[in-house]
Amino acid sequence: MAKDTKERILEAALEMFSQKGYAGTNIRELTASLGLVKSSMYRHFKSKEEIWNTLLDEMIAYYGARFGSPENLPPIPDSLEGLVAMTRHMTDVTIHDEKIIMTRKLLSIEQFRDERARDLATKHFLTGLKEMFTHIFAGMMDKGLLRKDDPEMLAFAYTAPISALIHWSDREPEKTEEAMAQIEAFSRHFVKTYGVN
Amino acid sequence: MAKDTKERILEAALEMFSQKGYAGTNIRELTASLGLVKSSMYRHFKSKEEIWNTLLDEMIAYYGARFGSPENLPPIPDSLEGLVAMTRHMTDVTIHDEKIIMTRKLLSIEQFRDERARDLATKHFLTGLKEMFTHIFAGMMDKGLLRKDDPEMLAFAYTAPISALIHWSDREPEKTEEAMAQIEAFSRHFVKTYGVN
DNA sequence: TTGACATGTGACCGCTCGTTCACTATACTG
DNA sequence: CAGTATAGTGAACGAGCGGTCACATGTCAA
Repeated sequence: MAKDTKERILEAALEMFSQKGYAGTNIRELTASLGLVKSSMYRHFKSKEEIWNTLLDEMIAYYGARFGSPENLPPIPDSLEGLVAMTRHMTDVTIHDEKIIMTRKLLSIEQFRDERARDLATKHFLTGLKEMFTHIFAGMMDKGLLRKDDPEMLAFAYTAPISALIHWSDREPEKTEEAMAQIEAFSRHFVKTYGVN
Repeated sequence: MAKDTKERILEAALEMFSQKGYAGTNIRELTASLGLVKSSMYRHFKSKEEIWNTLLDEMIAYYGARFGSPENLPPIPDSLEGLVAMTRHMTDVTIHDEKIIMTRKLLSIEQFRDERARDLATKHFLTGLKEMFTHIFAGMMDKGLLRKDDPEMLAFAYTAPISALIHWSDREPEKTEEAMAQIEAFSRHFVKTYGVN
């Protein structure tokens, strides 16, 4: 019946770990949510910890493919409104995608216990977006769309507040639309401050 | 022998909870770190959960006294350099104080499991500093030190990046001084952007 | 048809968890 | 000095944990 039980276990684990943490999750409940008994899990993973490690491997790979490779850097916007629109689109994806939300929650919970989670959290929450927007802002300065300034500093000043609002939305999902609106407002304020005309 | 065992239990609990989370902490290890056996804990708290609730009560009270009351709002700086200096001082305290560090970690870990932790996390990580600096920036605009703008938006744009760097320092304590330097650089960039002369 | 392999099951294992309790030692109080 | 409250102890508890294993079932190739 189960098409790919191993994959379903990983999905359920991501969900439970991101809610209760690794220590707060137990195998019985996890497998029961898939209509299995706990011993069945051991056909696919040799331990609870192996689930955790596999999950982290996948997250690292996914993150590397999505944000790490230079070939899928977003295009440099042609206008200030283009920057706002791109920001809106990226935010819309990352703030609503259940898997990405659960990944952020899991990293928040486990960042102080697991070294790989800690490293990934820093990339996810701090340096990843900053590097991407450093490239974007440098390009926009070249095009004369943004005032000449330190692109890395601007990228940090731009992405950190957006990340803070995304974290707020993770914590209080009923405020997601409000968070989106605040990100839009912040984005417009930013282009008003640093944009050229 | 023990001067105030109840207080020592709370301190040890804050330390362990902020490292391993509530579910990952066990009473035996906690009490052993104080030279007690586990049953002794039950002289002071009726359950593990009561420790957690007491800890949260204290955190809420501490936070309310420190950031909530209007009487101990910081004075409005008299110069742009004064804002940088005040920021440096506040950061220095909050980034090095072990108890405050552990509080932030604990809120990061438990924000998705406990409703009160969630609410406190939002105040701690997002709205608290923003409200304080909204007041400060409004005052500085009145004094003609900052360009006229939406003080709340500026406060958010100022405090969110600083918070992000403090979180980074929590995660990677060996980078604390680097985080301090980056906060200083960001602060100076901010006053260069929004300051009047 | 048979044998090999993958998948799922239920009973069971040893261990650790939070919690209880009778008991002891100590310190304060009338 | 006797009496009482307070703090700490070690043994024991029931429950739940992660993990193992002999066994049942289904699939598919030889």
